[in-house]
Parts: sequence; structure tokens; C-alpha cells
Amino acid sequence: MNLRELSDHLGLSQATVSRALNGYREIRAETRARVVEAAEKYGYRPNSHARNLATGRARTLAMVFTLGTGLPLDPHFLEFLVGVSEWASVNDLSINLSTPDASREEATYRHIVRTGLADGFIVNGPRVDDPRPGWLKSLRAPYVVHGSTEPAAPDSCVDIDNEGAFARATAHLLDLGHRRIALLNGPGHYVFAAHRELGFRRACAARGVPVDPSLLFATEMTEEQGFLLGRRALAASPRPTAFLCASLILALGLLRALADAGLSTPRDCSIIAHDDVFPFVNPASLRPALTTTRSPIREHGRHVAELLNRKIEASTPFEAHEMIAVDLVLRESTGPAPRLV
Amino acid sequence: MNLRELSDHLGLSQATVSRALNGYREIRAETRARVVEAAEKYGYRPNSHARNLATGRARTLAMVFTLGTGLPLDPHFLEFLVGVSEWASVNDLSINLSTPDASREEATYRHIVRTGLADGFIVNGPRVDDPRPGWLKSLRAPYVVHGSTEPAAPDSCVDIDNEGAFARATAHLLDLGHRRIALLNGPGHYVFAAHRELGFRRACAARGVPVDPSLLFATEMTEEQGFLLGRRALAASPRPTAFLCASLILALGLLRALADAGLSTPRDCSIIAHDDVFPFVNPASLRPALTTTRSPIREHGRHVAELLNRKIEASTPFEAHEMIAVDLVLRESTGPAPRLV
DNA sequence: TTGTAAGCGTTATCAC
DNA sequence: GTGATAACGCTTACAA
Repeated sequence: MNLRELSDHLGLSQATVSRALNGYREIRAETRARVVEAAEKYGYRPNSHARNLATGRARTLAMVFTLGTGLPLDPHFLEFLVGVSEWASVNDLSINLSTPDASREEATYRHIVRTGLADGFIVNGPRVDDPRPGWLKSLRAPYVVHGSTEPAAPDSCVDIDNEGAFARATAHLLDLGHRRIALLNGPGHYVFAAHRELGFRRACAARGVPVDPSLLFATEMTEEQGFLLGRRALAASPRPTAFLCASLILALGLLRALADAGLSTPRDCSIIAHDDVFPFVNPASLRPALTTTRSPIREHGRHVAELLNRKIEASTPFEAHEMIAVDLVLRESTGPAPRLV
Repeated sequence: MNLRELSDHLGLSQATVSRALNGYREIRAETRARVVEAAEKYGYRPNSHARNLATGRARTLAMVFTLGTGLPLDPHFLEFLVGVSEWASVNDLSINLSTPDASREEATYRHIVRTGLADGFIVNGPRVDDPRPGWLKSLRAPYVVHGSTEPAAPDSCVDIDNEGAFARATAHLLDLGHRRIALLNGPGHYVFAAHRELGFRRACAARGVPVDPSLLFATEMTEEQGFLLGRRALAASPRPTAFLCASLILALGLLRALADAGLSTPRDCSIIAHDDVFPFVNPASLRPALTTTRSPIREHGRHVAELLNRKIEASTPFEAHEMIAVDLVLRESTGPAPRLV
């Protein structure tokens, strides 16, 4: 059933039916009701390609996830993606997802713009000196960055206060008397990791506590790395009495390393992990329940989608920086620093 | 740059340019070369909506992931999705992703078909008595199921031999002398879980080993459940001497429960887990390295995409069942059964 | 308030 | 081998 058939049935013109369905003011209420009812009855839905062709819009948001750039395709991305998709569903937009390898990254963006597949882009996992904002600018495509680009860049973005969150977590550990704190951070080429380290250093500096570079780790956020680096950190002497983890997955590995070393938390060693809130690992149910800096990444997705859509619909371009709060949730994995061995 | 502009530049008709670019035979080689070169030079790309409107195809594969149906949105889905997307990218298809809640599930399928957003569907995580194949059939939309639908249903699907894999794993444990084996299975309403239990039971029956129903668990595949159910199973008396886990994530929790109980693997308790191959948890790097039934789920995605595309392009409908092999990878977590306590 | 008609940018069907 | 021209199904001036 297409528009012409429907309008024939109704004895109205295509234009009138189209306007009735699209909520135009000038349509008489009675006519509109008749049209809407008939559309319902026949299950009419406007063909998306025809509509997109006529309006010049794709009603689609694009996410390009480049494989092999060091960003492991982990649950963070999935949760974020779901957030985007939820918002899009509700607002009748589609999601276009592509996963090129690094060599075809730029071509993929250009392809999507040139063919009109999407109206705007979400840039994930901004890297230091990220080329993507530049590409998108020269393609004149709207985009929103999830995370921040360096340094106070003019790109629209939605981010959490990574620096503040890690400074606060660090301060909490310092308050508890910890002086040797290890940081299990994300990969160094990501902006968020740099910001977290900044927060860590800032809190330490504020108390005059020196930072031991050998306790700073930048790594992929896998269980395995959590275990390996945790073990390495614990071999230091004196060993750290507390850990800050950039992700719950890392913390899982760290817990294993601690158990392996016969250390108990929080008696021998405190832990704070950043929790992006995955459905399949709950920090409150771990042993011990983990103290976390918490920010549901799915919600970030909704915010990003909403902002991107605003940019797409904006008659005059604008940039916006949205900052999402991070909670520090105290549970059982943090306690007073032990005497050093 | 659109087709008209390009053909004007070339002094050719739109029809000729279009045909040259689409590889039609009748175009003179020289003409084609000239056209291709110009298209390259001006960065011409056919507008996807116009093309889709003209051809009646969307060149898009749809994945509908319904939230809150008990399928946790876990890394399995993401890895699978990447596989689909990789294949799609290479073959110049798009992915349309939506995540309705359960109440809008059927409407979402209908919406996508009616609006022509996609040419075919991938059905994930088939459930017992799954309504989706029925919906898609009545919508006359091509689809491929990832997994099997009950029982030997006529739906096209790509699946692994869940029953065979778990039978083989169970047999291996029985060979090692284990007689009390606990099964940490996925949620009962999924077909794959039913098949795995079948394999388990078949192997036990073949040796005349009775199955203790209190050692059979059907659960969401989270770390937490692995821990809780592992703990519960270990409290039985006599306790199980081996575990079969439906996922590596469950095994992670189980390992925690074992450590908690002061049990060592494989001395006190053997483990075999099913490994879908995630980038962020590597069974070979766990302590002990886990014996697994292994089947990279990303590869499933590629197979499903390829089969779905064949169905979409088929002039005459057909059904195909593709079975992917599962490896049993022996590592350190399986050993002879201990004397029961 | 409704109808007419001109796009939107392709592909496909004819002629030549 | 190439060129007109008619779809494809919708939106949107412009007319009435």
C-alpha cells in the first residue's frame, strides 16, 4: 500500500493525505481523522527511500567503529550503542553501523556522506590527535564526539568528568591513608585515559604525595591485563596499598591477582574501579563489593543521540559540550591503608 | 555531484553513465573507462535513496535486538554483530540496528518491512516457541536465524552443534572419571540451552551415569550468576567434581567461587567452558588455562550475513541450514576426578 | 482547506 | 552501444 493507493481509496489527493499524516496545520480535523484511520486500517507506511529522496534527509545516525585501532570492541561500546539506539527508536530514526578496518576508515565516512546514508555521525573513543573531526568537518557532516577531544576542542561532545572523578577517587584513598596507589588506566592514546591520569596526579599533588611512575599502567581493558598488571604492581616493593582501575573488567583480573597473592581486600589492599554499568557484571555482587566511580554509559548514548539530532536539525550550526556527572559509590573494597610490608 | 551533473560533464546521457558504472556489458570499454575516471575525479557516488527507490531494494540488513526478553545484551551479541557488519561492509551493504523493548518488538519488524528500511532480517537468540519466524513469514521478509529454532524447523539458520559439543565435553569429563558433573547452562527458554542440556544428558546416558537434576542450572550468563550458582553447586554433598559452563563469563564467576571455597582446579574440580571468543577475556590466560568448547561467534555473523544475502537475492526461495564446527580445546582445567569428599 | 504538479536522483524499458 | 523517457513513492511550492 503506497500513498497513491491510499489517497485513491480516500478520494483525496496524495498531497492532502501526506499532509494529514505529517501533522500539517491546515488539514481539517475531520479529514485528518479519516486519513489516519484509513492509514491504520491498510497498514500504510511511507516508503523511507521515497521520503528520504524527497526531503534530502536520511533520518539515520551513523556509527563507524573502526576495527584494530587499539580500541577493543568491548561491552562499553555495546552499552553505548544501545543507548543511542533506544533514543533513535523512540524518535523514529535509524542507526547505521559499520565496522571498517583501519585502512578504510576515512573512505567509510566519505562513503556514508556522499551516498547520503546518514545525516550525522557519532565519534567514539576519541584518540589523541584524532583525525575524524577533521574529516567530518571537511565533509560538512554534523557529528558529536562521545568523550572529549584535545584540548578544549570546538567539537560538540558528551563526556563525563573523567579528571574530576579520578581526582575524587584518589582523594578518597588518600584520606584513608594510602600513599602508594597504582593506576590501571586505559590505553594511553585515548583522551579519556589521559584525563583520568590528570585527575589522579592532581589529587596526589594537592596533598604533596609523590606519584611513582612505575605504578602507572596504560593498557587494554581486559581481564587478562588486569591480572597481569595487578600481579606486576603487587611485586613492587613496597607494594601498593590501593588500586584505581579504569574499568570493571580490569578490576576482575586484579581481584584474581590479589587472591593469587593471598591478599585480602580491603584489609591489605583497597580498590576503586570505574563502573560503566554493564548488565553482566555487577560491582555490588563481587567479593568484596567494589567501590566504584559510576556513570551508566548507556545513558551517554541517549545524550549523544539527542545532541546529534539537535545538530542535524539546527538551522544555524552550534557547538555544545555536555558534561555528565560521575558518582562515587562507596562499597566494601576501600578501607584504611595497612602498614606497609 | 549527481548523475545528471556527471553525465553533462561527460556529454553522455544519464543512462549510459549509470550503465557504465554498474558494469553493464553493452558499454564500450573506452566509454566505461572515461566514465569511471570522471566519477573518480569528481567523487561521484550514487545517492542511496534514489537508487533504493528505483530498484526497490534497501541494500540493508536488519537486526532487531529486543531489550528485556531475558537475553542480556552481552558481548556475544556484539561479537556477532561485528561479524555481520564486516561481511556487510565488504559487500557494500548497510546494517540497520534497532533495540525496541518487548512491547514494540512485533511493531518494529513490521515497521522495517513496510517502510522498506531493510531487505532482510537476522533473528538472534531464538527462543523456544519463538514468534519471530512467524511474523517474518507473514510479512514475506527474508530472514536467517542465528541458532536453531524448534524442532528441525524449516527456517534458514546458521548454528553450531551445541548438542554435539556438549556431549563431547561431557564424554571427556566422564572419561576422566567424573561422575558428578554440574551444568551451568544458559536461560532455559533459549533453544541453544536446551540443546546443550540434551548433549549433556545424551553423553551421560551413553555411559549409564545418572544425571542429578540439582546440579543442572539454567541462568543468565553473568559473572555474578557463575559465582552464586557455583557456590550453591559446591555446597551439595557429595559435591560435583566437574563443571560445564555455557559461557566464559559464567566460568569467571565459577572460578571465583572455587577460589572462595579453597578448591583448586583441576585437582579438586575440573572445568570446561564454552568459548565464543571475546577479545577481552582469553581462556588460555586464565589460571588455570581453561579447557573450552570453542566457536568464534564473530565468524557466525559473517556466515549469517552471507546466507541472508543469498536469500535476499534468490529468485526462487530456498531454505538452508548451516552447521558450524565446534572445537574442543584441551587446556589445564580438566583432569582426573578426585576421590569424593 | 484541498488539489495540481514539479521535483528528489536513480534504474529500467524502450527505441534508434 | 547509446539516448530518451518513464517509473520509483514521496514532499512541497504554488494554485485554486
